[in-house]
Amino acid sequence: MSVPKFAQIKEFILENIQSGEWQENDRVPSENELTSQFQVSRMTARRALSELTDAGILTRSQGQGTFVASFKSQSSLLEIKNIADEVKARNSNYSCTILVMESISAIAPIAIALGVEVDSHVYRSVIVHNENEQPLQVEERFVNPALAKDYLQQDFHSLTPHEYLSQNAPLTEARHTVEAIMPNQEMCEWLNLYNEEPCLQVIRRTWSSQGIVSFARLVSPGSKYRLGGHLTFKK
Amino acid sequence: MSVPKFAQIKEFILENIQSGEWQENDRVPSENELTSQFQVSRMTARRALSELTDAGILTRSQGQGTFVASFKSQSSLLEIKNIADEVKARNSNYSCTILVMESISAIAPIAIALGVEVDSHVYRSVIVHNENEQPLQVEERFVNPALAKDYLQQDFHSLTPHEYLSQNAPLTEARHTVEAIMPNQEMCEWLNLYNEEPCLQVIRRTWSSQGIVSFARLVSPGSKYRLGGHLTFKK
DNA sequence: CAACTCATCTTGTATATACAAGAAAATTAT
DNA sequence: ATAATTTTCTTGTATATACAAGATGAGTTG
Repeated sequence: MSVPKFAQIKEFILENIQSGEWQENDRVPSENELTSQFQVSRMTARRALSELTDAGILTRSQGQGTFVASFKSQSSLLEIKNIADEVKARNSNYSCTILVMESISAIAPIAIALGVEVDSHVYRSVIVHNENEQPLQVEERFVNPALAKDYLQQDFHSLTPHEYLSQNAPLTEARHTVEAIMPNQEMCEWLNLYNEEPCLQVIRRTWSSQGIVSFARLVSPGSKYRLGGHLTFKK
Repeated sequence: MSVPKFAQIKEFILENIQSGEWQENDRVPSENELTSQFQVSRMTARRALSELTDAGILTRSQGQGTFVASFKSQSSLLEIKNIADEVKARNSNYSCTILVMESISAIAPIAIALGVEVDSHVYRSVIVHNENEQPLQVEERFVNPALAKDYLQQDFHSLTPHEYLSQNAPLTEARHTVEAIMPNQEMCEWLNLYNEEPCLQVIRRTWSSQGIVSFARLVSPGSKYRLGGHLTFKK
């Protein structure tokens, strides 16, 4: 047996999720439905669903069924995701200022990071995220236009770029680096920094099944922002 | 049935690991052994082992058996762990300089972070980790003496503090914060920084089942060190 | 109409069984 | 003694079966 049956069923489910066919909170086939679709025993179908549930990709509820998990519950480092939620969770006022929305010609490093040809057009946005009207983070983002045609037409006051992108091209992979930098003058203005101070910079590249979606640079003043991580061994 | 059998077996295994009874890479009972010990079917014993394996706590190998996983393979952010390995993986020369090894009286913030009484004695060490004889990271660590009596007698040239501690009091939980700071003068000297530059500071607190083990502060120059993270959705 | 009961669909737990395949030790043959 | 074979122990895959328990809607009863 080259590839086990339970693994085939897992792949089938993952493909449907990654293609966007099954969205967040959608119901996936029940154990009995998979049993007849794939001509396997219930225990085999169950194994596929259980393992994807343990991996955080599905959620199950006795009596109701099995559903595609929401991406929020994904993983530790990706908590660096939605700064709007983070601010609201602190009972602070969230707002954002959109500084740049444009289509530019990709110079070499950006083209390479996005996996497109040099001098081809890519989208660029610069957004300042505020907590109680004070700048907290600058988000500079370069987007592969092939995977998000309407990017420049979005209103990012109501929906963050990350939310928009993950709805249009379900992401399958993300890579981060975190470093400490000294902001340049432009960045100081954006962040309203009168005295120079070190900043935390997160670079994030995200992939979908069709390729690299976007490349973001998130810069926050060291005095106002820190990253948290938490690990438990047990359970 | 209040608590399922497979869950009881999982607890049994976890307790043995957390107590230090079963160390890294030790063998755990086979499916058949658990079957007779707990009077369950092989499938139930198997479920306990499989789920702990999926959780990264055990590793299994067909024909050989099931073993306690090494903590290296634990999780994404904990990769911030062993800087010695990181340097060696880059084919660079690793060395370290031990600056301080002492027993001090805990001032309030340190006592609170360690969960001990103010003015009680705690251990403190300061170590500089070098890559090719250049300072890469300063590790300042405060240790709860109740959980690591021989801490000051160790030779940390051969064994890192983290390795020593996790052998003596198996860790069950870790919490990190990452931030960007400007180093003070003492830190600049330790890191050999002539010009001020922003640094990445990681604060890590680690727990064992008996309480807070230690509290570490890891500082690296922004120009020489960055943190990496990687997330995959698939599989 | 409202409340209750019941049938049905869902996931959850547990067992007994069968065969496959990798690894290592014991046995046998050279 | 060494090499090849066999046995045994391990995990891996797959099925059929049984009963428990949560959720939901249909039908019955008051």
